[in-house]
Amino acid sequence: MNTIEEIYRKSEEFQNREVLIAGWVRNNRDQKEFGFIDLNDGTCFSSIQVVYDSSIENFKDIQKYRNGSSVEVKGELVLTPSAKQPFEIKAKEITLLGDSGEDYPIQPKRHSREFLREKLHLRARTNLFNAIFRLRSEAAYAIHTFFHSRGFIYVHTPIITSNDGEGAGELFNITTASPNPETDFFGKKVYLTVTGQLHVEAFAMAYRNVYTFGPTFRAENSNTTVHASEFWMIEPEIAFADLTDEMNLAEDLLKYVIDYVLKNCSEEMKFFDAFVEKGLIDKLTLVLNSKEFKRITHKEAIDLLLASGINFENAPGYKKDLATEHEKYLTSYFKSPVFVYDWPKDIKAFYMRMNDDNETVAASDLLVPGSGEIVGGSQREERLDLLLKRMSDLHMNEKTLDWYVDLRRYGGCKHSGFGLGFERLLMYLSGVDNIRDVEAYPRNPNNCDF
RNA sequence: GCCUAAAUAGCUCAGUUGGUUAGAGCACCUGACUGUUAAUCAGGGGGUCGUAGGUUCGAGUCCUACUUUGGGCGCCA
Repeated sequence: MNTIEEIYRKSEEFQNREVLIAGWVRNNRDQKEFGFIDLNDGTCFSSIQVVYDSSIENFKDIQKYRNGSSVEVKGELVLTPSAKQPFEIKAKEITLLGDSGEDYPIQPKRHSREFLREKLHLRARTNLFNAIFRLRSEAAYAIHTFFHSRGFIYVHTPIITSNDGEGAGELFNITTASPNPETDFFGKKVYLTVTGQLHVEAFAMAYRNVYTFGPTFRAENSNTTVHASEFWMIEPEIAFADLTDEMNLAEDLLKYVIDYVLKNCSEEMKFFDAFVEKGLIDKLTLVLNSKEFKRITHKEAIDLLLASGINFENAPGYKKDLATEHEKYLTSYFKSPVFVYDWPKDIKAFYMRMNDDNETVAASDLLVPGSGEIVGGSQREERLDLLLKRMSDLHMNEKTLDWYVDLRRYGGCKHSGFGLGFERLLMYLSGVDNIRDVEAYPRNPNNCDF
């Protein structure tokens, strides 16, 4: 059996030779004595055109093969230089493997994303979603390749955890429905993880450079195009490294992934560029070739917003977080990804390293046009006394995180890391503007179908 | 969670000031067609107009509630 991918890749070798392929009918245009099937086997974005004529004994049946049916085709690959497509298969035999009913919902036309969200099991058969989920796979591979090439260790941090969040968001409880935690499965309250960071920090203190890449769960009642209840996150942690090293790493990673998908998903990227976001490839190429992403402190960002003369709905403030409208202004002002670093301590997590001014912490957010905050990172507080003071100021339970504090007791060192939202990265890379469309089976408040 | 808009055929939509039997394109079925490219052409079937109430001689159209979906905001990645 051949694949459409190898036929495209080695079309000269296959010329005038017999091939055997199997795939799904995307379109079937029949005429009196002949007809054309667009066949896609999933091995590449492109379909291949199969020509059949009345010399085939089951010609009358083939004419009625509907969209979505699976078929096997034996035939000869012939070049068609004067036609729209470079080559086609002149069929000798076409066998129906699996019929598709009259009510197959995917038609050879545009469908709304909303409609396709109700057909999660079928939408990968459309051009758009076929492109998205191949991009997703390739981008994941690129991320692993990037870290592996730099000697990072891939750590599988737990999905079930007793860490109660440390402020990263609302948690999903895990229970076997026992009335009280002590008699429940784990003998205590446990949750689905909201981050692998604390766990992976421990491994950074053994392997130096490590990362996690796995699912994450937030029980927040967020209803936006950039939030999901289940999403994937990449969290590297690097020892003997400060905030600048952390920003450099995030920038290198983003550029590596852009370069990889432009080279290895070129058909998909061209499709996104043509039908999803005009100018996408130029936008990414510009970022790829930029010398260094813009880096400004939180204070400088606020200065810029105040000087913009724009009457923001949320007034910018030196002690306040950036609102979505502020992020949009900053990314469109610089027309590129922007790091905002040195944030007011009160709006950031307890583990972030206090700067000498005692007002800000060594944290950085990477903002990108379209997807907003795509990376959140920081240098971690490695000084035992300062970490303990911060935890007690925030009335945190030291006991449950004693193991985390231990990392400062036994050979602590400066270290940094970040979290990259995988889906937000995919949105940025594809131009797709809803997180529900870059996850195979998206989960949101009141939505866990399939 | 807050704000806002929408829901009419399998899909995408039109439907006038409240007035006869609710339309179109695509999909599906039947047929035509010697190279199609979301093929084209002719014909056919397919609708309790999201649900429940209400106003009215009369409601797809107006009112109320609910449900679902889209978008914006907040929380974050």
